[in-house]
Amino acid sequence: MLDLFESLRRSGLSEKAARALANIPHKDVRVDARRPFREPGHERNEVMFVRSGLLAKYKPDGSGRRQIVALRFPGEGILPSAGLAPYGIQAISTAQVMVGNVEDLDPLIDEYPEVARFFYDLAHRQQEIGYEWLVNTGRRDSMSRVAHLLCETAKRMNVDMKSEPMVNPFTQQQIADITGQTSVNVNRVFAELERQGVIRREGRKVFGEDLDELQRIAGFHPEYLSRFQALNRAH
Amino acid sequence: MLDLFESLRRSGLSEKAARALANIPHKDVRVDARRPFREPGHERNEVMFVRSGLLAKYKPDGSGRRQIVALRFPGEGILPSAGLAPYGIQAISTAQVMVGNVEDLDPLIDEYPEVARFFYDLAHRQQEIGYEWLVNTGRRDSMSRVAHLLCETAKRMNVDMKSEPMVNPFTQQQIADITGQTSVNVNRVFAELERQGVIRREGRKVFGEDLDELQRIAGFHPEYLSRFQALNRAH
DNA sequence: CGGTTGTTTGAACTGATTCAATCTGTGTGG
DNA sequence: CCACACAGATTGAATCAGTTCAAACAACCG
Repeated sequence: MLDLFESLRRSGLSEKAARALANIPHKDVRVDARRPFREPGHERNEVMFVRSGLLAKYKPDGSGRRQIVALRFPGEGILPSAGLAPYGIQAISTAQVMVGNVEDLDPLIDEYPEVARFFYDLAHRQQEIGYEWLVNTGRRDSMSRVAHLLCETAKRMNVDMKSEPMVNPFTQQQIADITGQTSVNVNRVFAELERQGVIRREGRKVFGEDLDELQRIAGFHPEYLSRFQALNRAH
Repeated sequence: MLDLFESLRRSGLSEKAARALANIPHKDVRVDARRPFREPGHERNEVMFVRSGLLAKYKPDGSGRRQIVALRFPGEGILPSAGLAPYGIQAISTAQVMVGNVEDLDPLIDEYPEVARFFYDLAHRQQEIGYEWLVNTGRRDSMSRVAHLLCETAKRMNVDMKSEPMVNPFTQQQIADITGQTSVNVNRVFAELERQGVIRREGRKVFGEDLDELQRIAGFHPEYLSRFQALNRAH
């Protein structure tokens, strides 16, 4: 389980601010996998930080299908804002989430203005990831999309696939919902990546047999993830 | 040409803060259409506000193609952040842009904390648009994507297509770069929309002949644009 | 064991791409 | 005013990547 205080410290907050934010009045909520947590249209009056597991923001497309538009790994947060959120939130894998309230956050920001800056930077980091996802869904073919998601996920989970396999947290349907495909095709892409000797699978474990090739297929350039790299290593 | 002070006032800043921000030391830069303005990898140490015309953020996909990941209409800005931007900036149509510097912005924020909040809200608005674009490229078919871009563009330009045609600011290639298609197909989609009597074209002018149908095809639900609606009406 | 969720495979189909050619509108210089 | 250049729009034909539908298979769990 992630130590939020440690995580905040590592991403640059001062000790006092980090402690204040980590100790803000909050609930520790368990969100079961595939269980809806917040519906589209919910009030954005909460601060959330993921302590373990994996959260996804999703939007329905009107005709029954859905698109996952963002992920939150341990150490990452969902920040408050005005009005209603057009997206829903659910867990990819069972998650422990710290949930605080804007009313408690605002005075904290008044006391520690650096927290405002911290949130602003977090928003920008998430924005960069969103841009990369747009390139993924808009311009890359099926293989590249899946490969890219694997590369990004390994990085954001701080798994070094050179030395250890990555436990893939997604079902193929979820990968389809992220990369804008069908689960059938995701399955075929996985089979093809394995056939080419780029990855090897054992259940949910994914071994990077040829990481350079995986990144080449993906067109993966991790610069867009550069900030806050130390963010999310659980202890 | 947009009055930045007026625009900032309308989006909720106090008179003093709006005036300070509008009068920050800056250059007024003219960016010609299709001329690159900032290359991928540029320093993100500038505040920009579009006063007229249209800017685009784009990312190359590694294999020669590119994806436009965000647009900035008059009244909208490109905000500073740490490090290098993985995206480039260029004009869709010739733009007048106010360009200020972070060094001048930081003391201003210290004096007017509401500006920090304002920037944070702007970032969230842009994030919502990015999410909707992900649904567009990830889940909607070719017709819906183009229809959705038309609906969003009309709204963000404050054009009421019920009463007046919208001057389409994009080339078909640019629409392709936004919606993740080829220009050939965008052309066919336009022809089909026109054949169905949903729109009518005269040069760059687009008439909404059946707006309800256009929005239905698009799956367009403008809630994600709700904040700052008065932002970008030039005077 | 039965139920549920997720993965895998096949066959037919289709929406969009690719490549190439042609057409149109606009601006420029002579 | 015309000739030319150039960017963008349009059209056709062939191809293909990914979808759809359907069924079977595997893994997990109370």
